[in-house]
Amino acid sequence: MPELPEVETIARGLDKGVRGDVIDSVWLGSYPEPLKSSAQQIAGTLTGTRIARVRRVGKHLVFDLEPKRSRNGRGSRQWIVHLGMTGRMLVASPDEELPKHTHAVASLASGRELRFVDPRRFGRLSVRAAADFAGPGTEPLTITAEQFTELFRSRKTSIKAALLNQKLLHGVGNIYADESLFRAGIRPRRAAGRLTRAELDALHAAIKQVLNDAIRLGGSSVSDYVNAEGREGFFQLRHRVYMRTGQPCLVCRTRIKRIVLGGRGTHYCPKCQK
DNA sequence: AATGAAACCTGACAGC
DNA sequence: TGCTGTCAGGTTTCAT
Repeated sequence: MPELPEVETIARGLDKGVRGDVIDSVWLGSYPEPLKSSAQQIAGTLTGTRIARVRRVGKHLVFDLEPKRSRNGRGSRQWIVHLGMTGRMLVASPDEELPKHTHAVASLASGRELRFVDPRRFGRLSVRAAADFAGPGTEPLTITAEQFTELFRSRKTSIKAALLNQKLLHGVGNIYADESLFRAGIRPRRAAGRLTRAELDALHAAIKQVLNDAIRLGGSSVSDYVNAEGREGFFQLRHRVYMRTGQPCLVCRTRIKRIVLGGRGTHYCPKCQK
């Protein structure tokens, strides 16, 4: 479900809501599918630790955990969460009904709960020892125009597929790839390596602008994204092409087209995007 | 090495 | 009402 702006919004909400809180106990659902580390590893690492900070790296939530005093001189640990397509990480009161497809619950010393809910089970949880989680690629919000250009040099694949490749940029998904390409005036099918420097500069700027605008509006709620407090975002109201197939382009009135690229539904304006 | 298709899951919705 | 088919914010794996 969530791309960079949604994960950023969730991370900010979680940081505000649970920073400094202590995880008293952890419950994990009976099936191991949504876990990347073993249930034992996760429960063992989380139980009794204080949450120092929650932040976003790419599309991952990173919980920085304070070292446990009982453990002899081991460094800090991290809890890494990927929400997949439909994952939610919610701060809730134990009185609230446990939603269907809840796979993990961390009970906090403050009396609240951290709940991981994920109907499609594409989400992944893991714990790790080091405090240097970097994610697979480069952050789109801080990359320079030069670095950005370098990423796509001599790539034969489409620019759309390249934007979705997390080993290059991490954090851009299907919505923001389509929206950025529209704003930059570039057709999704264009070969990444054949874009001009001017086009790449425009795309670089468009991505930053779209992501920042989306963060400001709390992300895009297309079907079921909500933030850590369970509230929807508003950027879906600003979508210009994504899921607007057949509707008039907001700039030129041409009908928005939908194709499949890299296995993903791809939306663009045939007139505005060259 | 890199590209694309299929697989992994459940749910919502359209059409019959 | 209920069946079938399609689609969905993502990533990994497997075949070319």
